Amino acid sequence: MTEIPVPPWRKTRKVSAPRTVLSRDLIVATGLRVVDAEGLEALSMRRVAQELGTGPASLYAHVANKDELLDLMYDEVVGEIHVPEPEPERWLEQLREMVLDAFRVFSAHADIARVGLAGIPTGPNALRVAEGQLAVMLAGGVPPRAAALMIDRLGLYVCSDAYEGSLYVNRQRGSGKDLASFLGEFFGQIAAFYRSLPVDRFPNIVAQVDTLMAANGTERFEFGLDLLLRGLVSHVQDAGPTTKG
Amino acid sequence: MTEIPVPPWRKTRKVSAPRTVLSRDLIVATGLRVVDAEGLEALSMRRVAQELGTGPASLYAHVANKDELLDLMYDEVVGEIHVPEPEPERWLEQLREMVLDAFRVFSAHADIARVGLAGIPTGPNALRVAEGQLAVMLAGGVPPRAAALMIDRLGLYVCSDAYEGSLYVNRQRGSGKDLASFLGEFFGQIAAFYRSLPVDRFPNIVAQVDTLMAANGTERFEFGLDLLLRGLVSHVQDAGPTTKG
DNA sequence: CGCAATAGACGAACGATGTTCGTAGAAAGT
DNA sequence: ACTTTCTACGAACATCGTTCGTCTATTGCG
Repeated sequence: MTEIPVPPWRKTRKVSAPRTVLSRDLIVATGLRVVDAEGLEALSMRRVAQELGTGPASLYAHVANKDELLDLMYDEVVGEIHVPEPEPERWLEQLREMVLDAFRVFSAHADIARVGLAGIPTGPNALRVAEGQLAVMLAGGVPPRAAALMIDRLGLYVCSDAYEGSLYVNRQRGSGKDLASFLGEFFGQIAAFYRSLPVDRFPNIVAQVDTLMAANGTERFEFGLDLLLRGLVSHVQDAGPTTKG
Repeated sequence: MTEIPVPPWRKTRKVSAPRTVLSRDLIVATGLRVVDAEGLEALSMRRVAQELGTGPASLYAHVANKDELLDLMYDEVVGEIHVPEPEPERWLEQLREMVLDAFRVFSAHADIARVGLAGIPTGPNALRVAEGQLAVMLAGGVPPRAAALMIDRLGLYVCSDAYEGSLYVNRQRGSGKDLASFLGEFFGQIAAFYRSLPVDRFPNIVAQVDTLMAANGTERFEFGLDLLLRGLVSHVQDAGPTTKG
């Protein structure tokens, strides 16, 4: 049987471009690159596929859907959070350092924190962080029930504040200004709005405008964190004083 | 000039149905009805329009875009939060009651709380609540800076927890089960997952599974709220003891 | 080495979304 | 009575997540 030659108009699909080698990790890394550069709103399956030089359907061989991709990206980011070896006498400082590190990591990766708000953490890195926080608190003598609840509250606090902070970054993006001057202008408008309110109905807001607008993002975060930690310390004291001065 | 009769196939658009009377308030109320019944994901401009018996374009005469509609809906819900007259000697209880009432209101209205996470509150009702909280705290002797920061933190806390809680309601919706048995089954699966983790890497999580899963939504919220309030009280004491015992 | 089975890549398409445009008709001002 | 302004609305556009069917490159097997 003589071989039938391929008709010239029926070429092989693409002879020059070699098959792209996709993988879960590559897709996750590409998604993170897009989010870091352009924010969560810019992340679409099509955008990731385009970044990899392919179509959106190709991604579904490695990732079930967009939500799974987001979960994977989230856990990848959580992997950057540092978890220390427990030192019982430094438990409060250690806990504070972990939370601040988590806040730093989330703030660095735009608005990935929103994903953490949307589900119970079951990824390997999320478990690692939870285990670390639990270990530090239990070693420090925090009652188990308080420690368990605290993990939950701290995670919620970090994610929600990081998410709120990312919203300002999103507004600044594409406004042409740098973050500092954008925030200055933005909060200036808010302050002017508050000042323009009717004094009879909102006397305290108008009187406290400068106080309300004084603190920046980090100060606000640390204020709330210290409230939570002071409260936690009082739980430790309730459970029975330790040998510490 | 004799009047040209209208050809029978070219009828007036709709002779029977009188012009629908749309309004901002009606659109907002309809949107809230949809969100309360089916969740935030079900809310689309088309869905609201359909509910009103018209097309999506009609809404844009009264509402700039979907975000503005969501803001209006959010402030409408915030309007249900009760704001008391300040009684200085009861300031802490009053603040606690306001926050719990806000949590109750947000929990009753599915996941509208997510909107509150996404922006600085400038609606009239949000201002009313903020003014009320500020008044109660300042009357109670809370230092202005702490009071100003506290408003911010409390709002973030209430919205983020209510939002997290709404996620469970969303998963339950359409699962056919009632909320109690759905949550029982869901958390049972999570607990089983935690229990199945390798003990050498996650000793504390495995050991504390029952503790981690013990508290329900309200207990978790009140635990975190009490942490924040205890911390705030310590700020009042720092600023100088008042005449209270 | 040659052939069949399988897994991955991909074009095209579906339904749904937010939003805009142009038009038609009612209401209001003069 | 005429003109102007406002609003309701059908149609359309671009974009989204996802699925289907197909085609190809690789791998396992004899």
